[in-house]
Amino acid sequence: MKKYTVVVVDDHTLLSQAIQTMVNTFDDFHVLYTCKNGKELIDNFTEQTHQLPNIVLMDINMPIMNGIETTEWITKNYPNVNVMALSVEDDDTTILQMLKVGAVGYLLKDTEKEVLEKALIETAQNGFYHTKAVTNLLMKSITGNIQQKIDLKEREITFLKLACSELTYKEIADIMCLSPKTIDNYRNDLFLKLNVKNRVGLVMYAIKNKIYTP
Amino acid sequence: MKKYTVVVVDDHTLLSQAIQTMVNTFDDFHVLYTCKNGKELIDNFTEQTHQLPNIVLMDINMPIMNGIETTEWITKNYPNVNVMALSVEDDDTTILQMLKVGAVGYLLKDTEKEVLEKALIETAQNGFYHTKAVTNLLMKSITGNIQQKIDLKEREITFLKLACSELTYKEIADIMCLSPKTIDNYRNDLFLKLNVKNRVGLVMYAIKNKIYTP
DNA sequence: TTTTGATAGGGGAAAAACCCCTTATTTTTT
DNA sequence: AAAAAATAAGGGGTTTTTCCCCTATCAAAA
Repeated sequence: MKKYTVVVVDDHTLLSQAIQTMVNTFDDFHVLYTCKNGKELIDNFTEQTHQLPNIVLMDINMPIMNGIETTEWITKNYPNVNVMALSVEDDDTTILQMLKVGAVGYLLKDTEKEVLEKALIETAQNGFYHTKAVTNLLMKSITGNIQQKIDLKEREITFLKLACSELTYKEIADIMCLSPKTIDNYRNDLFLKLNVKNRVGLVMYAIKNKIYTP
Repeated sequence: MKKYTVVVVDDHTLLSQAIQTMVNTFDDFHVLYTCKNGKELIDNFTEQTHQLPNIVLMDINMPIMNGIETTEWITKNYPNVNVMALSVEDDDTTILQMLKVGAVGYLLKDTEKEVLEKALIETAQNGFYHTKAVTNLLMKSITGNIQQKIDLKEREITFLKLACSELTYKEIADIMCLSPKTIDNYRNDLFLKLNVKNRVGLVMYAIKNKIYTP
């Protein structure tokens, strides 16, 4: 019987190795190699140093190139490779983002070993595997009561990051080479867009949406 | 040859199971069981449902009862059980806290499989294992150039949490049943103590030190 | 070609935040 | 029992933030 091939991408070596060991105990699967981040995976794919896997088990929070960007790249360039997200992140927008860029499933890191095996089998056979939680989320998203990601412009993001410091707006204006009055506009626009009332609100938004990492 | 026994404590089932699988591949070790949090481990210990392990591999961030509290309890009640911390947390104060309550080692989750095995062997034989990074940290801590945990009073913590909201200081004063002028004092005292310049600084301190979780 | 819209900036004012210095009162230490 | 420290609060400032309303420019759209 043919074995399906798997690649594990996670910045925590011990975890990727542990998952590798575990996946190798499954009958029909074996892990080709592991990567520490998205860039490493892409390098492996493009330079064809290894054979292409059937399935990629992908963490989301990674340095250098995160799971979402990497998944987007894979589904664009190697549509035959199935990406299964595997993360501690359980907030709705992250999961939806991941599915949007082409992940064929989303497992939380507190799933059981048996569920992982089942997910791998299903993905190998049907091309996808969705837990009940993810299916519910998809249902919610079509009924539309999920607040979609507000798209911020590049400069707004720059401003937001600087607002998470102890700089005054005047100092931020200097750094961004803008008049303090323009910064006023950025601030007020964001207050409306993000539905916050003051600078602490901006900071909290930036952190919750991973624009700024403390 | 006698096998050493291990218990894995981690709230992410998949990870604890994966580490269990990995540890079971090591010659002289086998995992007795896994726990999802500190409370579960303590229940297992006190009710003697299982045999006591030689080593506990302990995550730090867990719901219900975290790694630090749990380690403190173990070293107090079962000093023969060696607790090895295993976490993604890499900030100095957390590591020192963990060592202070009696952990015999601290591994980051991005260590190699071989290092974990070596750490387990050393711990089984010598009762401790410290990586170079941890040893350096201990050196730094005795030379004293490590900023020790500032101890905040109960009300200061309350204030700090409220400062992480969009409330004005006047509103915070009302909630805390204090005059706005007293809140001025709290604010200014904290500015000095925490070495920050404004409210955003307070917010960042609160988040970095897990006083407020976004 | 006018119209919209995105971007950058100005004036002025009120509110909030920030700063320093002083005064009671209570609690803790010596 | 006296001194010191901690707690709560006021007076009177300056600076920063927040808010509203208004103008100029440039580029894309109708």
